[in-house]
Amino acid sequence: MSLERQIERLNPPQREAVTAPGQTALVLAGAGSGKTRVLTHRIAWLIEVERAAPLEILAVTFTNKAAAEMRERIGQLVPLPPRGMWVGTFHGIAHRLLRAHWRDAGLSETFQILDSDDQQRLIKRLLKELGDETLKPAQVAAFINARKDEGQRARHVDTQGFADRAVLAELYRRYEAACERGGMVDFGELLLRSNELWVQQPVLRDHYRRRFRHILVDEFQDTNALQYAWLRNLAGPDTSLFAVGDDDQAIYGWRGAKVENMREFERQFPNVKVVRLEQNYRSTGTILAAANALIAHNRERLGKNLWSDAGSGEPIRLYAAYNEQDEARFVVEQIEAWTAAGNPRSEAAILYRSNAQSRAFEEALMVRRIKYRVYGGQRFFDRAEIRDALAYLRLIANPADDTAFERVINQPPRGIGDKTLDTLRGEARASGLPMWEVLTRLLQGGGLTGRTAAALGGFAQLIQSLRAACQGQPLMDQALMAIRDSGLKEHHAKDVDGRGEGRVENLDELVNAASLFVNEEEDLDELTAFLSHAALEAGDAQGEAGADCVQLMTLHSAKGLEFRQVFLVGVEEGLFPSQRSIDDPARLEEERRLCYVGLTRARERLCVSYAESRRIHGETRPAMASRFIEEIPAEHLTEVRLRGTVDRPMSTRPSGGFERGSYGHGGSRSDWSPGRRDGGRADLQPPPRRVSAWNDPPKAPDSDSGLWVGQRVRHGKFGEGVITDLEGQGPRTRVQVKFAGAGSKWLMLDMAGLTPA
DNA sequence: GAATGGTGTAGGTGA
DNA sequence: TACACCATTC
Repeated sequence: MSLERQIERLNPPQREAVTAPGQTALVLAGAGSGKTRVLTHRIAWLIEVERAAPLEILAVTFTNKAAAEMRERIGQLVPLPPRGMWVGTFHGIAHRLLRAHWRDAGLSETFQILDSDDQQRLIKRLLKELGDETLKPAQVAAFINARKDEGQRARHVDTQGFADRAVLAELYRRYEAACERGGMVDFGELLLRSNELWVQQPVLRDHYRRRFRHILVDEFQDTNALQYAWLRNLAGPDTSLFAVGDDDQAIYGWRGAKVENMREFERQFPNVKVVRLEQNYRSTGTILAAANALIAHNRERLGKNLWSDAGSGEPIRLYAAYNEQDEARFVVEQIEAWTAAGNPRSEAAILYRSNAQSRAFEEALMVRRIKYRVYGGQRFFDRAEIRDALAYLRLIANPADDTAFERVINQPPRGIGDKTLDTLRGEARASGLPMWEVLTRLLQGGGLTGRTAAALGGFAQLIQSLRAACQGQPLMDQALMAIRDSGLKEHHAKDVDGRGEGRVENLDELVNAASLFVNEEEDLDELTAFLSHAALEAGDAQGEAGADCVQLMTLHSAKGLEFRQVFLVGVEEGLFPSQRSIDDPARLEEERRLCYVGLTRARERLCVSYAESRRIHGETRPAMASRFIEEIPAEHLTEVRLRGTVDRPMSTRPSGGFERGSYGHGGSRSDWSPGRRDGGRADLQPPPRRVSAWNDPPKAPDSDSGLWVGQRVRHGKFGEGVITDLEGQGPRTRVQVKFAGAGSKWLMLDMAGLTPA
């Protein structure tokens, strides 16, 4: 279809935004109002109608996922792949700039990206050096990151009047120095440094100003002060800036995002064209009405009201659960009914406030053998063994990388302990040299005693020969050699804690990922490009085949997604809104926006639930329905009672609160819980996403043993568990059992003496 | 120097 | 509950 026809199919405000002439536009795009559609059509329109060259266009998003989706959808709109266009995340684009202009930015050519884990390790070392015992690395990291998000360096930190600020500022200074010395750049630094590039190198800035005549920004409400400054510096008087966002969906204030940027934008750029997209194409009228009513309780809004010409649909169901197990049981029963009616599992989503809540649902789904997928949590490149392997590669690429050096010098254990390391650190600090350099000098100087000298010599030898062997080799071979020669693989293959097997598989998967890696940055050597890729895209790659799974995720990660049926669970005071937000009006409003995001994810069916008693950190506590439930008009809600009781519209309830009956509940089962999500092995296939151990179709009961997958069993030594796999026949039958406290084990059925629990 | 047991603590998330 | 961290023992 021609672009003209495509544009005709847009609604009037969408069309107005897409074809807006002039310099700047701000699109207030409500949930489900076709935000990405507008962005991608705008780009196509710039290319085809305004005759913009693709290389004049820069489109910025926050997540890799959003960037990938945008690329894909642009590809569907324009006939030729738009070469030279920059579409990426703020960090990805800043990284690209710094690689291209490393010298101007004052970096070394081989600089490496320091992720948050590396960052905390480094800070921990600095705290030790400083002898501080009160601050936690995470606190310090948060401080440093917050300063960088505001565009401040250590020398800018105002220490007046704050006693602990002086310490924090000193740590920031030392942190800066350590990063400088090791050629390391953290996430905030990518942006900060590229912004300084604009300020300090006007010639360079003007070059990019001339080049990027069109800048488009997605999720503008989530920009922080630094990102906003970066944009303002890059946008010259002739740049057209097209920002899309929704202040009602601003949920990252705690991370430095400033919704105010949306209001500022109107003031700071002259003649901003403001377009409101208020027609919702996603949800039923009832769901929208509920969401509108909820968000109307916020005072700080630009103002916008979603409407839809779809029918009102069914009422929102409200379930008051006895406890979190009952809540999970209820949700899983609803999902069973949903799938039994022929609907796909993947169109049902369970959304919660915090990751810990996934557990009860995972257990209930596992028992009923329903396939599910948990988003979030640890990703591929975040796993310890993967990070170890990458650290070897980093050390090969950049000998000055002290963070990598510290990570692998004794991993796998090779007899180099804290004392030896302290010596190396001390020397490094005194001389200002990287630890690798200190090590080689120390070895040459011969001032080391027997055992330590041997261990250190062995390590130095290993890195040197790896560096030589990797020279000019394909990436896959480099990864292979690093994993093999370092002894990492062998180390994990010993499998001391039952999780070694999975780690070896992960390492193999890393080799696989290396073999599949395509280096798209032509000016970058393959290894550096791969390491940057690993840091910037922690493994949530696109392309996962997508088995039909129930979707479990936090409300934060649900932003931008939609599902036909949504379960918004754990809607309780103290949990949602979270305890730590209740006393602060601004934070409470952010929680409410998060709830708004949750409600507006649902297309057809929405179910809200809370528990009257919940176990948190091993302690059972009473709970109350969230104020957010009361803020949804009663006429949109129907309270669902337990099986055998009659559903009653909420409008007939006595005004005021909700009835809190202690109606019986499905007998609360034993307190058994399976190991956390990492226990299984079926979740390790492709790096991108983790899939539960239940992705295989459930196996039929084993006729010989009378045991089946999913059965709860008891073992004399390991306690209670659930069978996750069966293999073999008769006396040779082996069963895999996931124990509550002992991880997952394969057992010979004959020997194990399992009894049904 | 490495392995093991006891204690304290706990948000959401992206790059 | 579950994990990280520290202290203790081998």
